[in-house]
Amino acid sequence: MGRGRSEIKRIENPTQRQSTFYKRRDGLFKKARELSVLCDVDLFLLLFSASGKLYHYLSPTVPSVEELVERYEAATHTKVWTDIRQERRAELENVGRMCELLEKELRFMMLAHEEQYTVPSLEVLERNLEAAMYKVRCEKDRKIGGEINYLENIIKGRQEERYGLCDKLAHAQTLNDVEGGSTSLSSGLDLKLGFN
Amino acid sequence: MGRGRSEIKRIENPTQRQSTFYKRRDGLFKKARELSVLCDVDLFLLLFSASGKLYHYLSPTVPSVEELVERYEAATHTKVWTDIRQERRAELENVGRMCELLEKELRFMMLAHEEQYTVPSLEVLERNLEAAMYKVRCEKDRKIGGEINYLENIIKGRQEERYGLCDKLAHAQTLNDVEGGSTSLSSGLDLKLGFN
DNA sequence: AACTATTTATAAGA
DNA sequence: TTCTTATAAATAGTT
Repeated sequence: MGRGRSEIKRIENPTQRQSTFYKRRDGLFKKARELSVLCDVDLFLLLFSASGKLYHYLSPTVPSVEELVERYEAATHTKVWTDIRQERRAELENVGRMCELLEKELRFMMLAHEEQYTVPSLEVLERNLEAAMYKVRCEKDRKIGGEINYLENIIKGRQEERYGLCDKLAHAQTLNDVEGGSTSLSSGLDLKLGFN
Repeated sequence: MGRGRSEIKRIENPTQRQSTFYKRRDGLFKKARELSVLCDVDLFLLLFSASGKLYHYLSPTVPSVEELVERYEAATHTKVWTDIRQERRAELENVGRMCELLEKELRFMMLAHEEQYTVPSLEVLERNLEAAMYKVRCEKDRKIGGEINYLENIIKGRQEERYGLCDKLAHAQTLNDVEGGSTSLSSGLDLKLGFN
């Protein structure tokens, strides 16, 4: 619409881009609102301008963003998140159950065998406890490992994004006849996560 | 647009509503795509038709819905995804609590029966178990308290760095001026996470 | 799904 | 930013 243009590619002129952003942003939100009202649609529109400013719209029929995003989760990558979560919960329950068993065993030994406690039985107990400890530690490490992997993935994503932006910047500066020298962007992201 | 009508209210005729839905849905997604390309915008459009069918769009510059929703969370201080990190922390605390319970039980038992067993063997047992507990607790605390916070801070840093780069890029493209040594991009990001 | 008559959105200019 | 206006796009009603 408007006079001329029809090609959809990044607008290079920042002033023009900003102006277009205002107009089209308003247009988009208006359309979103209209669609949700006219056709009984639940929608969530989330938008960050290039400068990082947030704009969003949630159709009035939806009580919360959470609820809609949950539906999105359910409709898309449920199987990743939910299952992992459930799996973890199950494992944790196992550990808990084991702890309880041990505790019971301890009580039993104390009450029933008070008089004839022998060193060998204590050794059995010790082994049991060590096994429990080992399991607990494994579980813990696994979870911490998962947590750290999760964060590492986010970092990796950011890293790539950052390289992309650096390239863009370098390109823009090169075109402007600037030779900035090799900015040492190669920050080595080496995580040495030793667990012991 | 179109012949007549301009009032925005729910279309009661189902056939007409469905037809309008198709057309406007396509229009909305087109607009969203165009805006994200033209103006360098990160956006996520999530839509459920009245019949529950999902339609969504994520601008190509965004690596994942999660990342964008995280930014939304940060900007609005609302929680959309269940916070996996907190969930995990809580779980770990549970495990820790169980360990402590066991430890107490052991201590009690040992004190109660101290005289009936050879002191050396009990001492060995106690030392072993305590050492294990100590290790578990230290490791847990250090990892949860230290490393995860550290990684989270790095992520935050990346985010800010990214915005900085966006600004620089915009600036470089706006003013075709030559700026000499803006080599401040080489933020030394060395993560040395040694756990020993 | 297609086809237009119209209404809307918006690019360019002020 | 904000407004105006010429024009491109979207789409309501229809086939």
